[in-house]
This record gives sequence, C-alpha cells and structure tokens, in this order.
Amino acid sequence: MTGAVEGSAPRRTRIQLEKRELILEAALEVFSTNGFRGSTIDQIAEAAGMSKPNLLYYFRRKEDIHETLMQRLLDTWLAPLRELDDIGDPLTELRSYIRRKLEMARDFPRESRLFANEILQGAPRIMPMLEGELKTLVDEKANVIKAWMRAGKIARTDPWHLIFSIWATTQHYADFDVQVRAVLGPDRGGDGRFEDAARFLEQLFIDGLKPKG
Amino acid sequence: MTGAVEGSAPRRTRIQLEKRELILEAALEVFSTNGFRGSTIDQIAEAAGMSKPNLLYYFRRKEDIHETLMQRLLDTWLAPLRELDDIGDPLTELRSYIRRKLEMARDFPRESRLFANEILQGAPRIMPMLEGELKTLVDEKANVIKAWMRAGKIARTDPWHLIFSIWATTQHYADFDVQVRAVLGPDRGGDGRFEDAARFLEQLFIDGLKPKG
DNA sequence: CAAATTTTTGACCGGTTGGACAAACGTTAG
DNA sequence: CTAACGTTTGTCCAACCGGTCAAAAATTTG
Repeated sequence: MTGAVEGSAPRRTRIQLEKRELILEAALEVFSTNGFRGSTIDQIAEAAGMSKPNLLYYFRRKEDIHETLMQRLLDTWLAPLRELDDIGDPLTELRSYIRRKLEMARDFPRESRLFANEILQGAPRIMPMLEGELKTLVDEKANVIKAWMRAGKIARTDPWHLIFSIWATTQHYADFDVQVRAVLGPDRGGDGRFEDAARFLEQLFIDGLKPKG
Repeated sequence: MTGAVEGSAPRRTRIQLEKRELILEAALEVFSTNGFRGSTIDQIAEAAGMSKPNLLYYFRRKEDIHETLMQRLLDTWLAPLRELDDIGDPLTELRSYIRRKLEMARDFPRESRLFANEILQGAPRIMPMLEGELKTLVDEKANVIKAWMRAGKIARTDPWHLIFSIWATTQHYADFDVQVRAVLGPDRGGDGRFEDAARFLEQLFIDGLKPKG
C-alpha cells in the first residue's frame, strides 16, 4: 500500500523496473507519432499491454512519462557530439560525427521525432537544458573546431552554423522521413537511401571543409 | 438561414471574407505552435477575437480550417523551387534558391512549423500531394540540376539529396528556432543570426558545388 | 420603414481524457 | 499458513472538447 513508485529514494522492485521499461518503450512509440497532447494514456497503456489504471500505478501522471523519456533521450542524443575529440584528425573526426548522427537518424527515428516535436512546440519542458548543458557543450566543441581552423587544418567558417547544418541535414532523414520516401519513390526510397545520404553529406561537408590551396 | 458558407459555389459576403481571413491567421498561430490535436477551437476562436460557435459558423469543422490553411501554404511553400530556372546561371540560380528559402524561414516561420508538424506526424492529410505534385516538381528540378552537372557547370553530386539538404538547413532556422537561439545566446542569437546563416550556407553549398579543376 | 437575410451568442450535448480510489488479486517472507 | 506488501482492475468523476441549435442581434435589401 506504499504506492510510492517515485520517491526520493526509488527503491524499485524487479516488476517495477520491467514494467516501467515497457511503458517507456510504448510511450516513445506513441508520443513520437502523435506528439504529447495528441497522445492519450489509453493509447500508451494499450501499446504496453496493460490497463490505464495499471499504467498510472507506475507513472502517476502523463507528464512524468514524457519527462523520464526526455531525460533519457538527451544523454544518448548528445553522445555523438561529446565524442568529437580535438586530439584526432579534424576531417576524420567530423566525418565520424556526421556518420554517427546519420546512423542515429536511421536507427532511432522515434527519438529524433520526439525531440523535434518538443523543439517545434517551443521546448517548454527542456528549455533550461538547451540554454545550459547544450549551449555549454556546443560552445566547447565550436572552440575545438575554431582551433582546427586557426591551425589551418580545415577551411574557415562559422562553427556554430556548421553544427546546426549537420544536425539539420542528418535529422531530416528521421523527422521528414515520409517526405523523403515520397519524393524518392519506391526505387530510390528503399533501404539504400541512407547510404546515398551518407555519400552526399560526406561530399558536401568534408570536401567543402578541406583547407583551401 | 442558409448557413451554406462552404457550398460548391462559395458566394461569399464581405464579412465572410474578412472573418475567414481572421480565423485562418489565428489558426496559423495556434496550429503551428500546438499541432493539430494540441490545438482547440476555443484557442483559435479566442485568438481571432470571436466565440466558438461564431467561428464554427465560418468553418464547420476544425479540420476544414486546417485543410484550408494547408492548401494555401503549399502553393507559396513550393514557389521558390518552381522558380529554379534552367536558363539562368546554375550557381546563381542555386544561390537565389537557398537565399529565398532562408528568407521564408525568417519571414514565415509559422508556416514552416505548420508544415513540419504535418510531416512529423506522418503527413496524414497531405500524403497524396507529396507523392504527386511534390515528387513531380522535385524530379523535374533534379533533372535540371543533373543537366548542369553533365554540362560541367557544377560539381557532380546527388540532386535529390542536395535539395533535401537545402530544405533541411534552411527550414532548421524556423522549425528549431528556439534551439538555435538558446545555443547562440543573447549576443549572436539576435537578428543577425539569419545573415550569419546565409553566409555560412552560401559558403557550404555554393563553394562546394563549384566545378572541380 | 419593414421584410429578408446574415451574423452572433448562450445554452446545451455526447464523447473523450487525465486521473482517483477502493477493492480484489498475487506474491513473498516469516 | 498467514500477514504484509506489491500489483491489477472496474468503476467513477470532473474537466475538456468538438460540435449543434434555436433564438437574438445586426445587417442588407426592397
């Protein structure tokens, strides 16, 4: 009769751990396709194979599910950028970063869409993170890229907008997937579209960033 | 006592024309920030300065507002690509296209977000248009670009993914505006961010597309 | 002006939604 | 076995939401 599933000390049962995972997986599916307000607890419960009151036993409010999902997402979402290392070869590092981001768009499109949904609606729930953690990380990496430019390792350009462009182009293949498929048609829109995209983006960014002269 | 605001022959009063515009303007604001399901008729009505039943006198269903909005949007949204002309200088044409798209992201961010919202959720209402009109247009322009490549006017690459990248990078500044602002901070995130973006994108795409050798 | 028509409004309705709750059911430790 | 604790479910509720309707108010037309 505790019911304190989410206390300051979350002592969780085996069942709680399992069921919470099940719910989060189902919620990711539902939220990423319908948005927060467009999703109902009933939909998530059904997708998780349980009743609504049962779901509400594990997460007291709809928002709690979304919040938990968002917290987990952000860590893995920023991991590729965190790995951008200033001790490696600049062009190799950037190529790896682009490739990793594109792989995430391919392998975790639901996470990408969940994030896009949140930002589109003004990021009401993660604004502090954007202005804090994210800005700090981007500024840090922008300085790494700037150093590469000063050292003549890559062409000079705006590091922040370079990062934005990499985000935009790679996430486009997850967020606008239906449009990409529709335009490419059945032949070119199949599984090969990510390899085509990888080739194109490598040419666009890496060739474009090679130092002049 | 007709009430037939939307008949096969839409004989519309002056008041009807005015009020419908008012509603569409309000609905654009509301839909673009909350999504279709996240928006209520009451919100739109209040934003338009009228009561809910009054709004429903001009648009019988919520979906009708969204549909009308979407139809209008698509024409203006694709206009820049339609203008891409194969009689002009290739690099100039592409530069103009990128600039126009970025200007639209700056001047019509709500339209961009409305469109993004629709695509994100699987484009349930405009799928036929994507597979029809849009695909036809993109294929046509891809062939124009291909011809430029064969003629050695620009570097060889994938025209479809080139177009996707231009869409992604330019629309990013509308759809992910809050993120861009948050990361750039108060100084660089001000009005100048679009000029910085324009400079960056021109360098990225145009320099990268100059013919080799 | 007065009749006809258009516009606006308040009241209302049925369905949905997020969430509460207590009782029933299952599990586990002593 | 049994008491304590964890889990599940049916029922219920208040708020919200899309939409209807009839009647009032405003406007147009003759």
